Amino acid sequence: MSLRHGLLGLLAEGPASGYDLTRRFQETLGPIWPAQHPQIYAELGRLADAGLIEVESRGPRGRKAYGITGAGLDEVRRWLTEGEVDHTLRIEPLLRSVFFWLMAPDDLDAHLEREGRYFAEQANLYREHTTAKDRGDYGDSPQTRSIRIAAEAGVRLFQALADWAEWARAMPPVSDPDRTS
Amino acid sequence: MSLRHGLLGLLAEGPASGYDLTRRFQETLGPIWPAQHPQIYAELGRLADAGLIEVESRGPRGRKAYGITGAGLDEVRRWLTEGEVDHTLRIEPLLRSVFFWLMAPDDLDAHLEREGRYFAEQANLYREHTTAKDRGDYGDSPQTRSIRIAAEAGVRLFQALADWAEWARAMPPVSDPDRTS
DNA sequence: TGCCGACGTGTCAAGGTGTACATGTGTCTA
DNA sequence: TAGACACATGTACACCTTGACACGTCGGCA
Repeated sequence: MSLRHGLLGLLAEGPASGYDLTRRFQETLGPIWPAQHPQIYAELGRLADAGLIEVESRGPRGRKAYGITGAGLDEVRRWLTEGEVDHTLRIEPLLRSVFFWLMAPDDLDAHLEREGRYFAEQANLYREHTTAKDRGDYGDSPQTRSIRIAAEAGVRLFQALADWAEWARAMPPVSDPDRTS
Repeated sequence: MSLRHGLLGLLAEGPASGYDLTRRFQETLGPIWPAQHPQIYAELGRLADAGLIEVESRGPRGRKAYGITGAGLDEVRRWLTEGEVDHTLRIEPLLRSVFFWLMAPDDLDAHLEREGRYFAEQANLYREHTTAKDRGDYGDSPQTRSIRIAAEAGVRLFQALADWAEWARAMPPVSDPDRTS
């Protein structure tokens, strides 16, 4: 389960509330690992029970601040270096591609055009991140390099998908008897 | 839920048993969408209740042959053309990259080296598929083009990840005070 | 003051997913 | 013919994920 370690990783940057974590999880990790707040609150409870995090204070609006413990830090680090990596590429558009042969040629072309455009947009979005000053949030913090690397992955993967969609559109039917229409 | 449509898509190629579907799901769809047999048998039951597939016969070893119905075919096609695409890139290695800053430089380098090698291997594996005669299974069937397109995605994505890992290894620490050691 | 709306935390039910276990069938071979 | 083994289907349970609902807090404004 990656949610547990994702939360620990975010908390390694500093204390945060469940609400903060939900927003940050959705903003920065959302495109990679979706998580809604019920799941996050539940997991925070379990992490606290396990002693990996602790409630540091109860702020202004009933707001709880969670902080990572020494054991928690050890656990993220252990996961990062020793934890087995799940190499599954869970990408729905890829799953669909296996069944493209079921689509009418025109529908498929329209689909690939739409998808290609979306992927290209996303690639550009992450490209901006890599050149941006909006890294100013972190300045020269240790995270800067990680963020740069993660953004680079976004650029490369989305660009690869955009190119793929274009390539697929251009690829001629292997042997299509309907060509004569 | 993609499992439902994945099964319908596979059954659109022709009748198959739960066992067949499990093997085919794991072999061809496994790297994209993992599914174990209990999940598949359960889903087949639900699909049959919904009238999207039907039990065609009971063969040699208690073997059931499921076949797709007209309604089932309609449903896959509807999903492919109208169904909303989930663009989440659920890729664990990417999630990890956000937390690379928590790793010791040497551990990170070793990790990226290992990952890069794995990704490159996978890319080559799919590359073989794209040039291969082992498409002989399908010959000139309508699926040939889909399979080619899906394999191409495998090549491009894994190559992008391999390049990314190499790039990340080469990327210098942004500003690392420990450099003087 | 009274109400609205954003902030913030939580529960619950339903459904998806994964692991372990249980059962039966046919083939091959010692 | 007994046992081992691959084939084939299924159940049970735990856990993850999602969507809907509920409730308390604070600030602003009519």
